[in-house]
Amino acid sequence: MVQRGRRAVRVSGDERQDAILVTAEQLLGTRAFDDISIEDLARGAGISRPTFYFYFASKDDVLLALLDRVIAEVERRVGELPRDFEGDPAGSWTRSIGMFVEVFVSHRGVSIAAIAARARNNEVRALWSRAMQSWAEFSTDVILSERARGAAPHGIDAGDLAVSLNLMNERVITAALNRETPAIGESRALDVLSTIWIRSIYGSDNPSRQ
Amino acid sequence: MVQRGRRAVRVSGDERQDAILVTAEQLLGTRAFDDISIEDLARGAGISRPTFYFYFASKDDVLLALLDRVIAEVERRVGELPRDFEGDPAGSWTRSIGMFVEVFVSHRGVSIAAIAARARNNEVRALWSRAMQSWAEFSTDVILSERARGAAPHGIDAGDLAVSLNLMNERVITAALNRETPAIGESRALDVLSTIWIRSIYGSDNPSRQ
DNA sequence: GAAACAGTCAACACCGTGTCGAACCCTTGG
DNA sequence: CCAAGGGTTCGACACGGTGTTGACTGTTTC
Repeated sequence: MVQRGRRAVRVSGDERQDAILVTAEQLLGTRAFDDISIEDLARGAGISRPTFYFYFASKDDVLLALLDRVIAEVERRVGELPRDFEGDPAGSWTRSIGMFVEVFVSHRGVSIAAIAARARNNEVRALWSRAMQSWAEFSTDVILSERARGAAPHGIDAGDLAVSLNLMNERVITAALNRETPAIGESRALDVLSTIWIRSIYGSDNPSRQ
Repeated sequence: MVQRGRRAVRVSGDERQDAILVTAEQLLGTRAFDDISIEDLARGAGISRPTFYFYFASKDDVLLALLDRVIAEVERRVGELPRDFEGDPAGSWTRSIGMFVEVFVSHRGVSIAAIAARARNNEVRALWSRAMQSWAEFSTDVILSERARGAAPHGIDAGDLAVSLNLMNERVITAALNRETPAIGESRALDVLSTIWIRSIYGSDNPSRQ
């Protein structure tokens, strides 16, 4: 969209909406969500504060849209994941977990803000909750089929195990992204998480291949 | 402190301070920290809003004081814990984890609020961080001595393992307290967590007794 | 060319936080 | 006994962020 002569060409609504999202993700790279005001987002998108409300109902709404994109990316990549749990159980789990780590690391600001926003915002909570449930379900299914083929021991409920491990990943990754103390460095996280998943699912470091 | 005649006896500063803390913990049982205003705390303690500031610098300061008590309780009970990892490894870990679950369940509101407040408040973050570090250190030491006596396999760094497991506990317990979806019910959490700890520390469900 | 529509923003109302200064006790020592 | 001084209290204010309103400006459609 080029300016012609002196006259500014009117920018379309979609571009404005996008400009707000871009500004938000960018600002989230440098400061916390709470430290970004609607004024900041509006200014970044080249509009006034009231106009912001024409595009989003609230600041949380912007975060929700960003989170939606991140989750969509994860879902897409979950679908594309090569699955060979019978032939290479350890490698398959590691690849799955690695994908999560990659996506969240590449959207660090949004991930951190969204996970923190869960506590106060119902929609963010619901969105994240739905995603977690789908990941936990995926894990549960794999654990059950590993048990069915005799590769993994029975014992605790597979669903409970899957949920706990997924929650662990969420927390360990968040701690790494936030550079908390204590935390596992981003580079070592994948290795540690995989080991815990494999040991607690198979009861051993070397799950049998088919 | 009894009232004599018509005249109200002046209440001491310590009692006021305590009244604020009591009000806060009580209100946290019914609503989220963000939904409690300083006005609410002041009213609950029978004082005006400006007077609140005489006792605490901010709302977060109140939470910090409450969290401090909870952590102190955990530390005290960690010290009182019977330790017999060589004679009964599984039972010893389960008792440790069970203690954490108990304390956090019994201070549900404070725990949830404090863990959420970490994201925005440096002092809360530092306090929690120090506590987590001390628990992770305790876990690391036990893991190392279990490895030294040949009961647990080597492999990943003991510190990383301990940190991850502690972070998992934090998250799983928080999810249970918040009644999130997905989450493990408070009653089943202990069992699931213990199993994961034991499998990932010992690589088996039945760690050898000495 | 007028009606309908998308987009924009100055001005306003509101709410919660934090501050300030003037009071109001209650001791204490002269 | 009372005056001084510290501990305590709060009305009134300033501030910053959110969300709303209503009037205005271009743009499209028939």
